[in-house]
Amino acid sequence: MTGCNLETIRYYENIGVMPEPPRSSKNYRVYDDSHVTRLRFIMRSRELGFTLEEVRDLLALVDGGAQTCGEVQVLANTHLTSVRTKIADLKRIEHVLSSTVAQCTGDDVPECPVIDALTEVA
Amino acid sequence: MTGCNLETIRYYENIGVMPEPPRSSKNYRVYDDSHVTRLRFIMRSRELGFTLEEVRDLLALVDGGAQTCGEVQVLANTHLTSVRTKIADLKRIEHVLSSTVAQCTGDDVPECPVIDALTEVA
DNA sequence: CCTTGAGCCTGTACCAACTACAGACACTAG
DNA sequence: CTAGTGTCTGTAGTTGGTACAGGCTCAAGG
Repeated sequence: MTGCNLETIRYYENIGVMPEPPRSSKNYRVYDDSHVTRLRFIMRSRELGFTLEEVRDLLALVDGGAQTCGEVQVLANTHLTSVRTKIADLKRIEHVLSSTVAQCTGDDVPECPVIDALTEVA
Repeated sequence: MTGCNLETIRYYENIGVMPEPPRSSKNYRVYDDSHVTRLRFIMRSRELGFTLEEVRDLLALVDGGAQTCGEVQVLANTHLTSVRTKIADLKRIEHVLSSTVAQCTGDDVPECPVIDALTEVA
């Protein structure tokens, strides 16, 4: 249906981002469209890297029914900033790693620029 | 000395990437240069995003004293690939987020492109 | 000499965001 | 009727640490 692991949904119920659904006579969870919609919202948020705490904030706004574009924009911009920071961090790492690995001979010798870089006293 | 939290060093000892150092008469840990060197190696590896499991592998090679540039290069390249994958993932996220947020009016209105994107049925 | 504050010691619990069981019941196909 | 799969509950494990609690030790100041 949503491709979401059932145990993950249960987890979302536990932490309160998904409501507890009604149960069948045999105690099985019975979901309706509103659950599916909400779960998709959470999944899409997670795909975009929002933490569950941020998702909780977004949902609180939407649940209130009185969210404003301005409020949502603030949350999204905060998240966007953290994403950009992560990209910058990873790019630095990528640069160091790739330029170091490029100096490797790849041979059967103990001398290795990668080890040197990691051992570096500086 | 290394700027590393003492509790982190203890954690490294527990998981076996740092050796248990000798103790003083009062049971205090006594570190020497070899510990400092090893800790710096771990810290630099972590800064470059290697997991502790990967650090363990690197250290196993170095500890054997018989590491070859080729072996190290394989580990480094594997890690480099995962770094590049993460960058690509985050760039996609950054693109979606920034182009969506750019459509926000930021006003006191409930309509919001970010919410629309998260609710999207497609 | 005594106190006070800091440092270290051990062990355990906590964080995110799930995943992976164990043990019990339910349901479906052959 | 039985085998295999699904769900149910609750708990423990994952990664890379951080944050105590409760106890010792040590150095400085009065």
